[in-house]
Amino acid sequence: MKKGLPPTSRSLPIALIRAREGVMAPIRHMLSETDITEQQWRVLRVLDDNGALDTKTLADRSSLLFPSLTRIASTLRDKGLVTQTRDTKDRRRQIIEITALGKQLIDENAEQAAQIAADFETLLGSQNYETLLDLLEILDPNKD
Amino acid sequence: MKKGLPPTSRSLPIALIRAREGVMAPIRHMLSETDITEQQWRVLRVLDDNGALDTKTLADRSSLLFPSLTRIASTLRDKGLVTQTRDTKDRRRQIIEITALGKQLIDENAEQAAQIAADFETLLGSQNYETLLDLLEILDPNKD
DNA sequence: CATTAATCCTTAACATGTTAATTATTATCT
DNA sequence: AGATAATAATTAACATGTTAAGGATTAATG
Repeated sequence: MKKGLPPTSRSLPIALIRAREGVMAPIRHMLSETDITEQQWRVLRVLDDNGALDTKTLADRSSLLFPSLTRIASTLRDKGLVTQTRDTKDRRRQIIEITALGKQLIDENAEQAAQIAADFETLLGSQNYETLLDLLEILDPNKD
Repeated sequence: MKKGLPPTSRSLPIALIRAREGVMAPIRHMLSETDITEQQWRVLRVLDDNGALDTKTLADRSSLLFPSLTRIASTLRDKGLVTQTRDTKDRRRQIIEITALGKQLIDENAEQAAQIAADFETLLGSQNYETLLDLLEILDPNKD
């Protein structure tokens, strides 16, 4: 008998991965019609919500590590969906902003994305949906 | 006003990612003492739980895609932690089994892993912990 | 029995995750 | 001011995620 390890079927990390698979499946299906990935979509969403952001804040709110964000930002810039500008007062810093083209891409998919989110709320029930978000937030290491 | 998209702070996919970050942090810390990654640990855990498995079942229970498993299995084989054998009746199939060395690695870390899991149960409370696993399972596309 | 279809697995190609090292710029300290 | 430390971002290196294509083996079909 092993030393108290839960069976993998009741393992929290594995349960989180599997749930994420289920949640992302329809979103990936939606994005397959576009030219961007799931992470690129997330960055655009955050920029659309918050306006221009410095890289650190953007990485934080997008839940991306810096190296990933560096690559994703340059990809999005090449696609004309964001702009990158240097902070004039501190030239180490960079400001990233969504373009009109980027906003257009969000708008074209916002309705379907909202529907997908609504479907999951229906699947779980509103009460459970809120409970789930609350419990997940407890596990979030970066909650402010 | 956008068309009903939730703020990213209440987005289910993002909440799942962030929760996973929080859960994996101590596990990654534990594994940094070893020579294996988080996914390699997961595969060994599943093999230790279930004994020898065919690749399809292993991929399923480890929540890994086939191409990832192909690479991970060969890495683990090179490290002497698993063996790969062809099914004699159907030579397309492959059976993967954990070695004594692999079991030893699990045993050396089982106590700490169990402690990490227990800590999260304490953090959430037993009731919430079970609720969370139940809710996550609803989102799992591969539940049997 | 030959052809086709289906299955299992691998490989390829590219994007991202992750940790560590590196560069560029700014702040600090003597 | 000059050396040093701290910060922001990039690059490097390797593992994994993801989709598509390819190879080997077996099953199904005419």
